[in-house]
Amino acid sequence: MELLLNERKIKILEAIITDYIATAEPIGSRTIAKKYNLGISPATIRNEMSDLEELGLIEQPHTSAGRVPSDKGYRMYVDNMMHSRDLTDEEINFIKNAISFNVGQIDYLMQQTAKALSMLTNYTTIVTEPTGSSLKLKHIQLVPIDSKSVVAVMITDDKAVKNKVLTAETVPTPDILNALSLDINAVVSGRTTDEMSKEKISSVLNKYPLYSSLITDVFKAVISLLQNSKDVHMYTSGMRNLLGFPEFSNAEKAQNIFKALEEKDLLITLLGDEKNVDKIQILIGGENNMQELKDCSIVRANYKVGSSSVGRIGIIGPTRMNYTRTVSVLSSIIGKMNSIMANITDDGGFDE
Amino acid sequence: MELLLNERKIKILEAIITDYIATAEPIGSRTIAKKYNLGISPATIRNEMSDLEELGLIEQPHTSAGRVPSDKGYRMYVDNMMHSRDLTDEEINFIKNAISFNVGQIDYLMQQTAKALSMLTNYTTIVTEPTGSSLKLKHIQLVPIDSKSVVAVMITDDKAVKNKVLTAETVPTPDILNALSLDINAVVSGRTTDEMSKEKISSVLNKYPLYSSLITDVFKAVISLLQNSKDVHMYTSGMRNLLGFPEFSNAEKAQNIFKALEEKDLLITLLGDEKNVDKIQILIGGENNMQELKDCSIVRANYKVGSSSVGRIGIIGPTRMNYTRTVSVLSSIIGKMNSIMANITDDGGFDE
DNA sequence: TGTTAGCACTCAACGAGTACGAGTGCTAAT
DNA sequence: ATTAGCACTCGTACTCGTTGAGTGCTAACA
Repeated sequence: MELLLNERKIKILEAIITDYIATAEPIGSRTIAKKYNLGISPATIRNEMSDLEELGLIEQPHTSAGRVPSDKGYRMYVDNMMHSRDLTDEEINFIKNAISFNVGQIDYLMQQTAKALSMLTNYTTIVTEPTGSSLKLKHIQLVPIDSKSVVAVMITDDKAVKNKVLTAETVPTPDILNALSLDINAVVSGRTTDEMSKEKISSVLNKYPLYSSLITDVFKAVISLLQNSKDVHMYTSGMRNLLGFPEFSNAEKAQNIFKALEEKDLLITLLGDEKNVDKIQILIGGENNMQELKDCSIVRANYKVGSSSVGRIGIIGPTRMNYTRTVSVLSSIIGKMNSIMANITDDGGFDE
Repeated sequence: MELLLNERKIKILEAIITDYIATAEPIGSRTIAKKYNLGISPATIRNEMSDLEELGLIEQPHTSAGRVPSDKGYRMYVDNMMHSRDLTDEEINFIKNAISFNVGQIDYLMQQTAKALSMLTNYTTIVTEPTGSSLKLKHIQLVPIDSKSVVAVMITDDKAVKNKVLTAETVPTPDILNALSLDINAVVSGRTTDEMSKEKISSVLNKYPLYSSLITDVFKAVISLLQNSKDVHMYTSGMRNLLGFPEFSNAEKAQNIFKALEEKDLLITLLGDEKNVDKIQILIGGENNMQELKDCSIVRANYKVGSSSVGRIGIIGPTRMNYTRTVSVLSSIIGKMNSIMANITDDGGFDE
């Protein structure tokens, strides 16, 4: 693809994209000649622009308007022309302060990450908890609530703490509940769902015939926690930022986007499910196949927890988003998260 | 106040408010005469409207436009002229289906309540967890996470389950942790913070001199959970609905409101702190003293949990909101919640 | 005395007409 | 190959008259 573009075309395309990202206004040949001194006249630029348009890299909203980058143009820019930029010390400190304290509370950490990202980029951000079929349970404890219900407190090996309230016809006494917790722990802790032995599960069920329905529910809760990415928690921040962009200032358009962003399933799809942790992915405009979000781009990446489970981070902005900066910020924050998560899982603790 | 208005003025004011709620357009004397057959001519209506304007109950956006209700006008309407309306069976069923299942998970219940309310009213809704200084702890259990941290699982007497991760220099063994949990339970469970004896707290601390810092943290967590309404969880829904109203279709205005609604402290203030459970309160326009929300009204109420702790529900819409319907829906949902909550706390369970 | 018809007046909204200017593509000169 | 020049396009902004919904006032009426 790049072979088709000579040095000059590249410079012109870059100028158009840079300018459009900054101003959201179509840009014409004269303006390019004035603002970016490429040493050529508007007429020459016009000829080149005509070629760029033929290649589908830029578009004209209407005759006698300037040119605007197309999705394909952004794609070219992102793939071949974007140069990364380091964050300032100030920004790095901002990130550190925002997400480095109180990391014991993993939900809080994620909320803070989402917030920091949206503040730094001025776009909308989504952060999900880690999931993955190789996620392991570290510890489970049943705690009585009342005569009809108990809560299963589950701690995964990335040290997220989860509750699931279970109802039972009769709830075991606290002592039995403790013993039961220990027996269940012996079966599930330190294992992925695949590694949990069916026989051991049955033997626990047989040991407590009175409470088999409760115990079944407990195992179900464990499996659903470890496997079911549908009810993964998500933390979003900075929705309102989108309202600040002229492309979404039309209330109806904005409403449609907001509606889409309220649908959890859609967001999960949007964040993707590739396990390749290290790469930042960019979806430009229509590349996400959601009609409502066709004027949005998504910059997304995974962060790593433990050996293999991953959480996802996504940044949603207008197609005309500042990719360079967004990628820099995201990559910096991913680095920070990975190191925090590595520290969290370092410690052996009490698992059997 | 009502004495100042004769029957006819009341009818006219009512017509203006009803119409404006429906159309968001200023309404003139001719239109009133045509649409609401009050048996009088536009000229007469004009005279009456002139009086209503003098009383500050309606306003003219500009000469030669129709009239629009003022905040004072809405206040008059809400206080004296609103007649309640029963929900349809369909709506009642909708509420029942939305919030009656899976009530074991109290956070889910609240999320569903917020969602149901925003769907029924088409406004933005906020629901907070119950708080109150007389909230009691039902049960607490410490669960090990790793060699440096434990999680305190706390169950309040409204059966909300809360986690707080605590770090410690050395974490007790599981056995000691269990014993410790029992001792702490003996001090805190079934009591408000005021009722917890300082001597008993000290005696627990003395019994486990090795873990005094951890235990201190546990008590701190308990007190903060029961008392600190600042970090109460809130569930909002239907933010985007506001974008549908012409008064907020201006993106900048909408952004300001969204910004305000992202501030938790402000929302807490907005929901108020009166303990009077039974009454639905209405704040019209500028009556909430927040500049950003001067074009919004808030309909709010408390729901009751157990004997005295309360949660709050608020509905935020344009000043031109449908008060009648909003009040009906809210009062119906409050009724439903109160009965659910009453059932939840009915059961004695395992507290000591 | 309260009600209403009539009338002059106001003013936002709308549409037609016009000027402007940013932008284009094409052609011919360099 | 580059560029100056030029005719052309078309959205934007502006003016200006028209329209119509609305008002307040006055005088007539029941």
